[in-house]
Amino acid sequence: MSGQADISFLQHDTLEAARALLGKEIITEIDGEATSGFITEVEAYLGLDDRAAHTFGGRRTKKNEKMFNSFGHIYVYSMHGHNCMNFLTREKEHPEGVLIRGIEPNIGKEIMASRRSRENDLTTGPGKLTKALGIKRDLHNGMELNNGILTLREGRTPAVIEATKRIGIDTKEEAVDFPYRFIVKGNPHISRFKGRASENNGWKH
DNA sequence: TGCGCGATTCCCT
DNA sequence: GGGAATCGCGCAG
Repeated sequence: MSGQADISFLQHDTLEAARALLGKEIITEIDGEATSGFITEVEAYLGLDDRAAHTFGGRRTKKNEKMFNSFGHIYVYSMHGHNCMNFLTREKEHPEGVLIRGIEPNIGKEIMASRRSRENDLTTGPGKLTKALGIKRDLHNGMELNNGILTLREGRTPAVIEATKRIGIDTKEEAVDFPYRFIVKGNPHISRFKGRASENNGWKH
């Protein structure tokens, strides 16, 4: 096992941070059970000027309160009964972050399958992967990365990164077309995957 | 206090 | 590809 990743890259540009997160390994240790996966799909949300972001225009409520924190913290919100997880970037006055939308399971697949009550499609969506990893809003919203519960490690390197429109924000006017979703091209562990997996699932080596 | 919705998921056709 | 399930929370009243 290698050590924790240096997460200072989250302090700077959010779009760059989103790309840099692809391939990193997220590890949770919850109830004494370790689970992990390599990040395959993310979306950047650029705060005050991004109509699709929960913090657009400086909007601040009980729901998004934990977005107003510095880089390296996590923001977990719930919708439709599912939990979704963001890694915060930059400093408090820029409430921006990266939504984790897909991971490729690595450690503890049987635990993830048990939490998900299914054998396949364990982590191919933002609500699925939090459930597989054991992340819950009431327990983990506002936590810091690398504090013992949620750890980020250097993982794998994408061969090709593809940028697309974000998913599920069709009512957000001009923001609909912003290319702020990034995926490991050819990796099947992403939401709405179509076609055939690439050689080595799109990773180098 | 209540109504309506969403950065979703699942199952069906 | 479409529709139902589902629930915390924002906002109107």
